[in-house]
Amino acid sequence: MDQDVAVSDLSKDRLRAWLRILKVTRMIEAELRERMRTSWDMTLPRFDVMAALSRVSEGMKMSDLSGVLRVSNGNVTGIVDRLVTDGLVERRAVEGDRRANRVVLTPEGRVLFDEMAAVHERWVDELLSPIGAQGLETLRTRLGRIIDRLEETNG
Amino acid sequence: MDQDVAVSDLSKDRLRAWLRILKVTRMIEAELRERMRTSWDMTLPRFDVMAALSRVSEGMKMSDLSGVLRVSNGNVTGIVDRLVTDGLVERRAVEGDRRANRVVLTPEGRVLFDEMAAVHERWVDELLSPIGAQGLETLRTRLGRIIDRLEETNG
DNA sequence: CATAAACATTTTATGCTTGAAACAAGTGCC
DNA sequence: GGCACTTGTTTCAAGCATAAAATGTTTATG
Repeated sequence: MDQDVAVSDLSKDRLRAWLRILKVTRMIEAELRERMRTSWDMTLPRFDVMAALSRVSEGMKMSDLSGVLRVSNGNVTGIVDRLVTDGLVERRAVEGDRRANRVVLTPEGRVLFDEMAAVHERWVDELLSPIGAQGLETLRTRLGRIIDRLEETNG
Repeated sequence: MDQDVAVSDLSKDRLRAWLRILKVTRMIEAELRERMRTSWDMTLPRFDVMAALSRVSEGMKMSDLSGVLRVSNGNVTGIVDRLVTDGLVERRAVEGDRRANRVVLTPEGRVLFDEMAAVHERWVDELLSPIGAQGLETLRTRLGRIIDRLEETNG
């Protein structure tokens, strides 16, 4: 009976922990979205795409982008379309495969991204400032274990 | 100079921690959304509204809902509209204030929610199972500090 | 009382997101 | 070489999300 109660409590604790993770994520995302919007008329999804592209000079295929960002293919199409309209990104043909294209940052996109990324890092530093070096370490390993489990289960 | 490097590293560590929080949240949400969809043709936003309503038998005003769930007023309007269409929720007049309505679970909504909530709790327990009692505790306090900070800053 | 301010909600425009279907182009294999 | 299969991307319909404006209603205040 003690055993049952303990198990049940743990399950409730996990639910509470999940709700808290969700709350933190939503609050920080809301704050970052608002700052991005007022500072550069930028959205988080567009910033995320630019961040992914910024790490590879040769650019990425649409399918790579949706894989890295974990969003659907069709979603990436729309976001990239808008970035192209704004001149921050361009689609280049892939030699030898007429289905695919490589998406790359334009020079303007690179300049804007570098500026945004620096400020974005300071914002995150500020918003997570209640957590020190030790807290970050334990957070990282705990969350890492959940991610590992999810990735091995789902692929 | 040592000082500068240390500060800079901490900032990068916070950024990495934030990206990891984001990744965990997205992965778990994707998993829960998929299971909700296939099991009951239910969405997470609708489930969230029902969960909020389930905690108060007298129901909640639309503005209370958007406050608790931290989403915009207009958003709640649409979600509640769909729940009403499905017969899971209903709008009732508030005596003495013709502006407001109280949104309440219907009996059907209550039955369905109780069923979903029990399974949902087991799913979360499973998905967070890599974290034990002690991990939950430290996670709770660390994230709690961030939330407190954000709430005192923004209101 | 009139009327300005605050409140509760909906509407509108725009963008993000998904899942499924469509389409086109490459790959393997008999 | 033809035919199934896989891969890369887009399109579509539906729903979620925001910010801002609009609509009604209540409250405060001079």
